[in-house]
Amino acid sequence: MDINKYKSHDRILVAVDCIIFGFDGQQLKALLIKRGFEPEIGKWSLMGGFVSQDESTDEAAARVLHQLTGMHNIYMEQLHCFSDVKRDAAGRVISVAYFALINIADYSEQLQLEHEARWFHLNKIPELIFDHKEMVTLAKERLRQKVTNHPIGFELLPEKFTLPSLQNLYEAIYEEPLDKRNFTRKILSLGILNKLDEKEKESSRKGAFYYIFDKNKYSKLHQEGVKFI
Amino acid sequence: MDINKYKSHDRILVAVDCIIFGFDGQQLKALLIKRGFEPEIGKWSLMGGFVSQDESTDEAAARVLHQLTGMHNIYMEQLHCFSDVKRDAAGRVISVAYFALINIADYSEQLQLEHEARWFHLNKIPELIFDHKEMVTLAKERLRQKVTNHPIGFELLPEKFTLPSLQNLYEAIYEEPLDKRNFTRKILSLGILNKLDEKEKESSRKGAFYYIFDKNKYSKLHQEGVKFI
DNA sequence: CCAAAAGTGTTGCTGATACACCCATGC
DNA sequence: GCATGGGTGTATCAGCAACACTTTTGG
Repeated sequence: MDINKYKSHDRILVAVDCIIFGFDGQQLKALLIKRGFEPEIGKWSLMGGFVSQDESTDEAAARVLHQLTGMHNIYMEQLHCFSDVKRDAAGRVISVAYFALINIADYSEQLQLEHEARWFHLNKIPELIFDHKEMVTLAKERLRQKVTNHPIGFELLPEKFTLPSLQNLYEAIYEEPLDKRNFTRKILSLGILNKLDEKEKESSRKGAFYYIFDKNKYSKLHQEGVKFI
Repeated sequence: MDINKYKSHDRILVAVDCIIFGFDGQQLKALLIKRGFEPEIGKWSLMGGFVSQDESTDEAAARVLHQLTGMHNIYMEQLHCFSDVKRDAAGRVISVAYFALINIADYSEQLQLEHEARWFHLNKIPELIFDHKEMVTLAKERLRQKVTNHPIGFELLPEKFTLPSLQNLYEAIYEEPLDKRNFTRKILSLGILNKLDEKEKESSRKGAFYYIFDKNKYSKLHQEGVKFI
């Protein structure tokens, strides 16, 4: 590639930072790490990394996410590019923030220890370095907005989930209670969930039926989103 | 600033590209330029420029927009960061795309000539360099989505505008006709427009009353958006 | 038998849509 | 007086919100 054409222009360090959302059945959480290098070593931070010449920011974000979680094929979406000249105290770094949705149960305790990572309830995020708090806030808003019209909530749940747990998830995202009957009716009326015969018996005597999200039924519905809640 | 901490990482050229929307009373248009430098000189392109060490991408986008239009304080919003390794044939360049909304009547013919710029109807965008077509498509979608809940349509109109012209604008953005009575009722019911005594007489015998968008009334309404259409 | 969570219908209201005629004016 | 675009009201329908009791079962 002939880079000479542009050689008179400034080159800048580009990073990615990942807001990793997880749901434990009750609460919506974000995965943070204790930063392992200077500056700001030892402070809480989003997981991030620099973008190299030979990868896109999408690729860099997937790589960073894999480093922390060992996971591949995670739902991930670009959030925003943060570029204030002074956002990073140690030098000029532009950061492209991404948010990811993972099933918290799949996340390995082992990796958590290795990286000094911890899940934080979204209302109890500690002080974060640089502009990471702003990133988390924006990600939360975006998630809330997105989940209204797109079937991405399922990314936060196990493959088999119960209607009460799905409702808990939406309540956690919206931070407000929903009516059980209205919720059930609406979500089932979309015709995108398959009911199993099996029941989940951990969280109640009676037990709640498992459901599975049916991607095919969904994609037949609408190309451009459906009102979920 | 101590940039040494990060010195082992790659530095990358970062650019901004602007999708500039305008509305001529009937049609929604985008401003494109004939690219004045290699590579791809002479081809149609979005207006863009490189981000320097001492400016944010927001600042760079505002600068670039000012270069082309001579305008300041234009509505502008970050769209997406495009970062495919091969997106620019001449080298690795990451581009942060922005879209801007301007009142087309304010745009100087003079500058148009200087930059070999032209307004194109959104359904008649010519072949563009690199991934610029993709940027335009995404911007159009984002505008459509945004305008549903936020009062940004007014940025595309003169300060004084008529209800028919406002309706034309929404029809152009949605690419579908709206019912005049329903449109009028809904938009007036928001209580954010002030009717003037004056009439616009260019486009009809009868004349249509001018209205003005009242920012104060709007901001009292809701912090977080209202359903416009 | 009791505690705890799952499951299930109806009603009223609000907002969305569909639709047609008269008005004002310049020519 | 006629052609052009501006302005206005009503009826129907669909979707949303509010609301409480019965079922199941482990202990």
